Order: sequence, then C-alpha cells, then structure tokens
Amino acid sequence: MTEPDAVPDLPWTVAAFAARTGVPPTTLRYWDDEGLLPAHRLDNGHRRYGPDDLPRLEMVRMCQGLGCTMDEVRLVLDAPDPAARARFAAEKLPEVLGRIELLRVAADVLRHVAVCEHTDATSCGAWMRSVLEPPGERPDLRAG
Amino acid sequence: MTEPDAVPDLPWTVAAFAARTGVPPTTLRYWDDEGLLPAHRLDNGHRRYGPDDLPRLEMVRMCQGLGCTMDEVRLVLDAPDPAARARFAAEKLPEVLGRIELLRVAADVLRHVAVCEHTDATSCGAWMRSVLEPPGERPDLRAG
DNA sequence: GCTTGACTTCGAGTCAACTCGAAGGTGTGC
DNA sequence: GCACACCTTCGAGTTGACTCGAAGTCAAGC
Ligand SMILES: [Zn+2]
Ligand SMILES: [Zn+2]
Ligand SMILES: [Zn+2]
Ligand SMILES: [Zn+2]
Repeated sequence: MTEPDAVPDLPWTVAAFAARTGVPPTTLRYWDDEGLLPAHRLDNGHRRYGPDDLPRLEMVRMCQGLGCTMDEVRLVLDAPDPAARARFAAEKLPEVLGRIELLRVAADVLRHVAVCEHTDATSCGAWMRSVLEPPGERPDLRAG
Repeated sequence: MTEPDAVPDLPWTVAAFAARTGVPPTTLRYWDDEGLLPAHRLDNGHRRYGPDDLPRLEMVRMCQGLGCTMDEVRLVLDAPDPAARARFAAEKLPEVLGRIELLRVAADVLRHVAVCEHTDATSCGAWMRSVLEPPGERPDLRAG
C-alpha cells in the first residue's frame, strides 16, 4: 500500500488508470479536456480516477466502436434530458442493425476468400456475386 | 447519344462514373492515384471507366466498411499470390465476427437507452451491466 | 537542498482519407 | 478563332482523434 489513500474513493492517478484500462495517459487527459470522461481533481490540480469512472469509460469505448463522434458520445452520456438521449439511441439503432447485416455479408466473403484460388480477386464470381447482389439468395461461398 | 463511343467498353468519364456510383470525382482520382481503383487511360491521358470496374469499386467500398486501411484493401485486391490474400482473409475473419458480437451488445444497449428514463446515463444498471460484463475477452472495438 | 519522477498546461505535430484550388491541356459548338 | 466545359497534375488544406514536446509544478528519498 504505497497509496496514502487521502481520497479513499479516488485511488488512481492518470498513469494508474491508464494501466488499468489500457487507455493511454495522453488520451485520458484528452478525454478529460474534451469532457468525454471528466476526471476528479485534487487540490493541487492533479487528476484522479475512481471505480465510479469505469462504467463511463466503457461507455465511451463502446460508443467509439459504434463509430460515434465525440459529440455524439457526449450527447449520449450528458444529454440534459433523457428524451434527447433516447431519441438519439432510437435513431442510431437501425444504423447499427444495418452494420451488423453488412458485416455478415463481409464475413461470408472473407470465408470464401480464405479458400479461393482465383488469381484475380475480382474475377471470382463466387464472392463478387454476394457483394454485388446483397438482397436475395446467398449462394454457398465455401464452394470454389 | 452524345457519347461517340470511341472505346465501346469504356463508356464513362470520371464525372459519369462518379454520377453512376456515388463516389465523388475527386475520390475516384484519389483512388486511381493510390492504386485502389486504377482507371483506364485514353491517349490524351483522360481517365475512362467501364463496367469491368464496378466489381472492384464495390469491393473497395465493402473493405472500407470492414474498417480496412487502403493498404489492406490493396492487399486483398492485388495480392501477388492468392495465398497472401487467403491468409489475410483468414486473419480478418475472427475480427469481423468479434465486431458483429460487439455490435449486437451495442444494439441491446441502444434498445434499452431508447426507453430508459434515468437522468444519469451511467447510473442505469440495466445497460451498464451489458456493457461491463461481456462474457470473455473484449476485442478492440475501434476500426482496424 | 537537490535529484527524480510523475504530474500540470498549452501549442504544435501526426495520421488517414479525402478535398480543394491553381494552372494549364483538350475538344465540341458556333 | 474563340468560348466553354471538362479534363489533367500537383501541392496544399481539412477533419477528427489523438500524440508529442517544452516549460513548469509538486512530493518523496537521500
Ligand atoms: Zn468519477
Ligand atoms: Zn473464388
Ligand atoms: Zn477496368
Ligand atoms: Zn435504464
């Protein structure tokens, strides 16, 4: 226990929080400056993080994974009224579902490319078809 | 028929191909310069595109949707031997499957946020739980 | 007191993937 | 011939999200 735990609920410095979460210290400072993940401050101005900051950090990571901009992340996490947040989520949902569908097509393509022997990628009808004809039936890509 | 169809199989100028595909002319030139989608050239140096260029364009779009860098797209489309391409696809597949899984979690979260009435987003256990307790390890959500 | 290491701010630099602007070539209509 | 639209290249600017460097502050160990 090298920590003096002067502030019992805020055990982590920037470096410690970075080590724990995998987010670089520079990025944590940036997120604090931008209001994405506000840090607590000691009297001397040093940043401190506590367990209560972990959920928000995970939300930031997840939102990034959705391709949200930082403005959108702030909207989700700091919307003054829940209604704005709910509206945003409702608008975002179909987009996410669409992305899932596209990724499924892409996964099929990758599965075939992994075993395809065509020299020219674009000359292989097996996966060109699935890229060019998204709606409709999906032929089995694992066949040559 | 204003087209003189001097080159019957290459009917489209940059602007025409842009109009047909929705990719801006500037981007088509950029993709040509970078070797992502090489254009054919007339004797006077002008770019021309034909139907044979459509599949490759769709592949470029799809790869972008996978979050591939341009280097990776070139690797998939121009790998000197099919083996390198196949290897890349095999390595990429699990990553894509992981992304699908994460997007499914995100979709669940969005579905709840759309109806949640908590003032403080991070205080709502219902979706915090799904974010913080994913079964197994978490792949990097950021595109790549 | 002095060194060491981690912290602070702020301004500038980096990166990918475009996107724009200037200067000039090309070709069709009148 | 000349206007005009569209093409060319090349270099520079933009955007978002970091990432770094310099200059200074703070606390512990010797
Ligand atoms: Zn906190
Ligand atoms: Zn094939
Ligand atoms: Zn072609
Ligand atoms: Zn809720």
